[in-house]
This record gives sequence, structure tokens and C-alpha cells, in this order.
Amino acid sequence: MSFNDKVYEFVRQIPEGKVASYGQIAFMTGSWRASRAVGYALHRNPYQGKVPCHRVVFKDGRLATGFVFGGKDVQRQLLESEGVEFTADGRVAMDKCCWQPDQGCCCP
DNA sequence: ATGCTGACCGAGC
DNA sequence: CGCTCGGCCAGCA
Repeated sequence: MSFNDKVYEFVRQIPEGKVASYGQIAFMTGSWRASRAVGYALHRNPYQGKVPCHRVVFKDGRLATGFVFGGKDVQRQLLESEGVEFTADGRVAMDKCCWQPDQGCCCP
């Protein structure tokens, strides 16, 4: 079980309509400061198809840069299809869609 | 083994 | 309020 595997395992558990930030995943894996490593791990994304990297966004709710899935617009459509709300700024409504495994529910 | 890089985040100016 | 700097972690040359 490597740090990398933890990231994939964590991200894979993200339900539809929910999103998590790199820092959140990093915190779960060990140190919240490892957010960079998390991003790098997802960048390789060896489990592409099993790991919904598109559900992983910034703390601001903004999508990751240099999106590799085909474009931010595509990711937005994909997330919207899953039930994730978006703001006028084009960011994810993390206020409602931030995934909290411990509580199993989003912030009201 | 060492150094650089990167899909980040927080604090400072 | 916007930009810049530093710091941590893992992967690769």
C-alpha cells in the first residue's frame, strides 16, 4: 500500500455528485501538504477509468490546470451529469458537493 | 544517492 | 484585492 495507492483508493470512493480537493485527499493519505504528490499521482492516473480524477478539484472549486481528460468544458459537463452543481464562475459548488467521508454527507 | 519538477495550499506584500 | 514566495511529498533523470 503506497501513498499512490491510497490516493487512488480514496478518489475511487468518491460518490457521484460529490467532489474532493487535493488537500483533502492529501490529508487523508497522511499530510495535507502532499497535495502536490496527490496531483502528480493523479496525473499519471494508471487507473484511468476506475479513478474519477475529474471529481478531484482545487479547494476553490476550480478544475485542475492542463486538464488531460479532453478539456475543462468536458469535465464540467461530466460533473454536471453526475449532479455536481457549478457556480457562475465556472467553479464547483464545493459548499454542497465537498465529499466528507467521515460524515458521509456534504456541508449544509 | 542527489536534484529538479509538478494537476497544490497558505501566508505575505 | 491580486500577485508572489516558500514548503511539503512523491516520481523521474
